[in-house]
Amino acid sequence: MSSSSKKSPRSSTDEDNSHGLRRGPWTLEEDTILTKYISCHGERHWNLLAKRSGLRRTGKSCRLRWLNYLKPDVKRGNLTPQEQLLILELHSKWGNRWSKIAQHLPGRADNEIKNYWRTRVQKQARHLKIDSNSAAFQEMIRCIWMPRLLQKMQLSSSSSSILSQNSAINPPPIIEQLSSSLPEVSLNGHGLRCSDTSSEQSTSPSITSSGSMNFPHNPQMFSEYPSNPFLDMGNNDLDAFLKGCDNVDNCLSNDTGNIMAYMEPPEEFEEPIRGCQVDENNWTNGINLADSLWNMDEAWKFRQLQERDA
DNA sequence: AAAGCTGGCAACCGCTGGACG
DNA sequence: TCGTCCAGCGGTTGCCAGCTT
Repeated sequence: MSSSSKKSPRSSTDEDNSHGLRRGPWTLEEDTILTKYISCHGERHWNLLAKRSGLRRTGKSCRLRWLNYLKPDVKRGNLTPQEQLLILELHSKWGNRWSKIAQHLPGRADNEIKNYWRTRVQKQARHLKIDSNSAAFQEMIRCIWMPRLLQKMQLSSSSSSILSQNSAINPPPIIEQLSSSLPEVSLNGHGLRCSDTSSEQSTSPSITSSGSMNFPHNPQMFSEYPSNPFLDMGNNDLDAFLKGCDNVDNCLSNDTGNIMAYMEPPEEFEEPIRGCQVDENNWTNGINLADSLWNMDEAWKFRQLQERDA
């Protein structure tokens, strides 16, 4: 494995002359040396490793390169919806404890998770002009982003089931537990609903006969969250909220980069799930898939309601 | 086609806490 | 108890590819 094909994050001279240490991107040769050394001696005593291996790197640098890139079980590529959901949930519990969060995502390095949070999640917060650590943003994640990820998981699982009877995706237990803990979300003639009613006793998401998706709520897991603004809303408010929120294809960015509006508001909301059943290519429609899971129009409206209620 | 801008992410930096003499 | 060393963690940097103007 060679060093990153696009990186040269530090000064391209790569040489710390005062100590003869190299910096910057790793070369294929260095990677090979490090990998061989660790396969013989194990991954510990990083400073010793750095000296004895002949690598002109610090022990820290060796450790980081191994853990984030060279280790055999390191996963590359985009985070799956399941992984994103897990990150959102665990971050809401533990905050920026990246290594702790990473322990629950096998093959993912803390650095990768941290980068995901900073580049994807915090970006949305910036667009909304809201503090990513605020309770309001946490609630938006819980009521919009997480249900949407679950939707995506559900849809991809069901479509897989259709495509291949033997390949239905079964989410890991922790995801099933998480899905059962999210607020009930239903998509129907009134748009998206996110409520804390806990009458549903089933433990996994379901699609109702009317096409709504329900994510049964486990009040214990989210007891630390503030009350949901939807609880006290009338139907008219709900009507105004998130019309067509499930149709992420129609999002448009405005001049400031915010995704502001729908090109063509869905003409009918009675079959909202249908709007989600676009194929993978069409779903993205030029918008990063991960980002499209966060519909900025929804978020803006959600934000407005939060501010109104405040 | 070129310049400018932005996002993604690998790698570095500084700090903290545990182990050990 | 104190000092030193080291591993690990979270924050930050800065390059590059791709996108926009």
